[in-house]
Amino acid sequence: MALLDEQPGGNLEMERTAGVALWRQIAERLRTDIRNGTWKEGGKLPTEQVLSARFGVNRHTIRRAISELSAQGLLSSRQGRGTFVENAPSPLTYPIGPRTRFSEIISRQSREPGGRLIGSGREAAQPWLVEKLRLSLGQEAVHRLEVLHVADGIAVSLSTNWFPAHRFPDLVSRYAETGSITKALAAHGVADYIRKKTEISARLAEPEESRWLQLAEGAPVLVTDLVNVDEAGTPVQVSRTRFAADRIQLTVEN
Amino acid sequence: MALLDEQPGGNLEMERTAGVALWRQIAERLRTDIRNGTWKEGGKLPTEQVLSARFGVNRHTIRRAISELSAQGLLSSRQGRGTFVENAPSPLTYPIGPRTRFSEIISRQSREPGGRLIGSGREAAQPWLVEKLRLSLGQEAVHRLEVLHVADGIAVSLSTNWFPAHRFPDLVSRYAETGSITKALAAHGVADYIRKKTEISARLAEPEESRWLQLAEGAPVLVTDLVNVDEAGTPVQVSRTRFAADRIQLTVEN
DNA sequence: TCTAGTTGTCTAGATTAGTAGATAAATTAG
DNA sequence: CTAATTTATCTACTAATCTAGACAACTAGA
Repeated sequence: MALLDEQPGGNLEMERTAGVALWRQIAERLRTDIRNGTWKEGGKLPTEQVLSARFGVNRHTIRRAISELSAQGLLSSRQGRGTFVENAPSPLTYPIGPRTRFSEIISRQSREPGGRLIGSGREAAQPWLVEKLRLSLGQEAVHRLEVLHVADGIAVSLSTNWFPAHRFPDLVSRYAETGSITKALAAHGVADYIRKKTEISARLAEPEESRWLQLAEGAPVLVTDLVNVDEAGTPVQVSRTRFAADRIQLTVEN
Repeated sequence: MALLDEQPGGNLEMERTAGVALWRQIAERLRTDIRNGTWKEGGKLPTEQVLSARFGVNRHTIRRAISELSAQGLLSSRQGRGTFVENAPSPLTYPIGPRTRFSEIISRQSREPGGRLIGSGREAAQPWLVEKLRLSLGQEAVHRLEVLHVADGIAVSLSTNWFPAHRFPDLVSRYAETGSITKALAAHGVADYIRKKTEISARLAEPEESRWLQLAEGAPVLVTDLVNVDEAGTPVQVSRTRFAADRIQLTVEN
């Protein structure tokens, strides 16, 4: 058996009774094929009959997968002609480096960046947060800031940010005024900060994340956990960001 | 509405008719909770009744999710007592840097690394590969090497590697002899190489990937695309690696 | 214009997923 | 020992998913 057969004539077996509907498995597969440029923009997909034979499923199942991607604007079908790749928007690339700033990155790719404060609060830090922010005893209060990032009006990521409350007492209102974490930190005397460490993982989107990011349930998200430190090396911010995996790609330059 | 409510008493809404079965959504949710240490190792999960109320589903649906995780050894239930977190193996961390070498990374974490050649071939490079490997006209042939990486006997990643065939004519046999890409390249005169750029994305595992990595269908994979270059800066290898997202975490140090 | 090929729509039935409720079996606390 | 709690099984039913087949509507090319 050929491994990972990508030939047009290859037969693909689907997993059944695995808790993921066949039409969704096929939709996700077609989505990555489109992103990888298997069919060029404006190009024609194989016919429903051919696809159903290739995936070993009924034609209706293929149609449901196609309808899912059509609803998302990636495909469009026309009776008698075929199904075509609509406008595959080039995926955003998000470089991970010491000076990663969302708005700069998006602007550099000729997109219009935006951030929306969707939640905030003051809370007691969980043990893992105490450790990461190096909070001392009696100063375990943190501000939490939930921000939705958009590029050209499309949601790309949802981030939860924590800051030591004793050092940044007015952080939430400063962010609300300026719309920028960098500026909110500057207002508290942090002239500059750098990203120290980033942990990257992936999992399925939770329902609330799906809602904000306008993802299909069961779609994967890329999760980054990072710590920002000031010039003295003291942690000023811990951030957990969930990216819509089908709309963004992280890059690391060495 | 509270965003991303993580309180034990919080009500969680599940998405229905989204192509992902409720029991799988719940299983994935519990899996990440376990990994995040929501219940400590050996600790007791809430009862099935409580969980079914919290997720808003029938108790049988919860049982199916638990049975899935039990089958994977993460949970174990005992009649009359409850359901307990079994042995949550600490996720491997995989640092991404200029000198990333699989076996070194695994060894440093006190695990036994291994690689298995599961497929190879000589083929014509796709356009994107021609560009990445900077192949010149008439030299578009590449060797493809499929390797399964394991740590302590557990599959962690599946990588597809491409090499310019004209420069590394015996690469496949050299790899088969030595079991090391580094050594196979050295045999062709490449004393050292560094990782130039890494692209990171995530998607659902395809059936064949699920088989090799022993993942549940619909489980997410982390995908890294990288280019290795020799000391002169010439690309010597392009590699696409799929990591089991529930077993590994990538890290970037700045 | 005619025909082959393609997508759109409909009906019917089989399989899987989820709900609802009852009862058994094991464990723990008192 | 007894009662309350918790997981294990079972039956019955509803909803979602997948299959099978037929035919209509539209397109492109001979």
